[in-house]
Amino acid sequence: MEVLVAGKNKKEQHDAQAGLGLNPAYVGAYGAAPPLSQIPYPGGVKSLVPEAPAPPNNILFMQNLPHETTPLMLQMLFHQYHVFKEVRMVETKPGIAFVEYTDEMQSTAAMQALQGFKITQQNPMLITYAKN
DNA sequence: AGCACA
Repeated sequence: MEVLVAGKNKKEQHDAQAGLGLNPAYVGAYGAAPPLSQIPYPGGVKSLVPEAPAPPNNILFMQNLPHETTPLMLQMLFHQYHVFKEVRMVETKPGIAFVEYTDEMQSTAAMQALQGFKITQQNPMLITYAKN
């Protein structure tokens, strides 16, 4: 019985070492092994694209606004690029607001036009698509 | 950082 158990354990240990043994290719190439967390595992089965925080939408979500920003200011700002349907501010969370356009083509154009616009020197506004 | 209206 001891023999069988010992043999099995030994086999598993050997397999584990063989798996780690694939990495020395990195060591040879870079001179140091990168953390395992940074190595994309072979196959790359996960198809997650990091560049796509929110799906394109006709509604824009803006943050990093100065707390003194009024809907009228946003209205005038965005109106010069496209006619929008509505602007809404979130009072419970100061510094964020929504601007709703008629379609996502216009919202995209306005977003890029006003991306990083400084309402004040300290507050370049950050615009993304709204979640919903 | 934080996502509200209808």
